[in-house]
Amino acid sequence: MLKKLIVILGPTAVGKSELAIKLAKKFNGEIVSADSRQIYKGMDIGTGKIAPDTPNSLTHAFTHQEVPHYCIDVVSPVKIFTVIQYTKLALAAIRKIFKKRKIPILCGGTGFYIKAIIDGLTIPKVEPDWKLRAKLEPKPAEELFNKLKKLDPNRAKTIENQNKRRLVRALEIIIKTKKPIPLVSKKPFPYPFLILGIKLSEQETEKRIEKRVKKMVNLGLEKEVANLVATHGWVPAFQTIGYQEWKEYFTPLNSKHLTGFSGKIDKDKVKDLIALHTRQLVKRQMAWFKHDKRIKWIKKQPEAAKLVRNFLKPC
RNA sequence: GCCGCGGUAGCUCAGAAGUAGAGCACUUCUCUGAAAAAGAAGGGGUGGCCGGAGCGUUACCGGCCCGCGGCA
Repeated sequence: MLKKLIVILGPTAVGKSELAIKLAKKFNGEIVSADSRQIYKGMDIGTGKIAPDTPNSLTHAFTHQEVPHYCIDVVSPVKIFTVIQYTKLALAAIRKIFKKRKIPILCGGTGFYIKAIIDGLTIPKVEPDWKLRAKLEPKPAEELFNKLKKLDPNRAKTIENQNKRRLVRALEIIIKTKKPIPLVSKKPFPYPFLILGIKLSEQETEKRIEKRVKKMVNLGLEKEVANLVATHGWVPAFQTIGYQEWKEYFTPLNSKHLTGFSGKIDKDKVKDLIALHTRQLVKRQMAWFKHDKRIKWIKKQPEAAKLVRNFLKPC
């Protein structure tokens, strides 16, 4: 039995999911999502999530158009989800699909997650220590940077001295292990994989973004956000495009919850912001993918099918 | 028509008599337990137009044009 992995990546709003489903049906595959936002339960409209035929929280999988999907709807938005957790879930799903003698299709736009799977990043096993982070966070970046320079000079060289998020993580590792961060090492995915990237022209992307935003709002994004924030408050997971933009729109009841409309910005402004941020995201995603020479860029689905057929051919 | 306020970067606006800044946008880049996150670097302005005073002005004075508010 041949074990091969198909990867479909590309920026937001280019139609990755559709392609993945088509290929899954055609080549007997199952889909593993690689999307850092669709991980969260309840964040449906704003993340462009597909609708499940039948949810199944036990296996962390659901089916859509009868194709099983994994790594969607796995945690509550109050939780912070990390690459490591993702890697565990995704690899488990891939193993399971192999066992069923099917083809796993890794599909999403989160480059970091995809990289973690196919290049097998070996990330230092130091769990986030939120207490420690809360202690370090308020300090000025200079102080954190100088501290890191003393404790782990090599790591300090690789982090921009204003990037507190990374400085804090680096400090967390050195403080808890007392050892410098090991050099970058990888354990690549052990079976052959084909990476397909979907890329559209700028105008095409622009059109799709506008359509996407309009559709989301029509589907009731405002209500989704209002409900989520009413039950969870403005948790970090809502620092997501499609969600964060509503913060100004609503009047906060207290620091966490909202009650009504602020009148500061209107719905059109919110839509504009979502579209703008989506455009920026697309650029960032493309910047991430750009340098990976293994990606086979395609525009139309037939091209993909052809490439996949070739790839799956036993040699 | 009169009175007032304003016209400075793509947008919103600071500022000072000695040839200009900020935020956002834009371009490029980084990425090893928050990644739709968190950061870095960079480009860009005949300062509404015309004239005058002044060593010199986008900044002062006058006229004109345009926008906003008020009064008739």
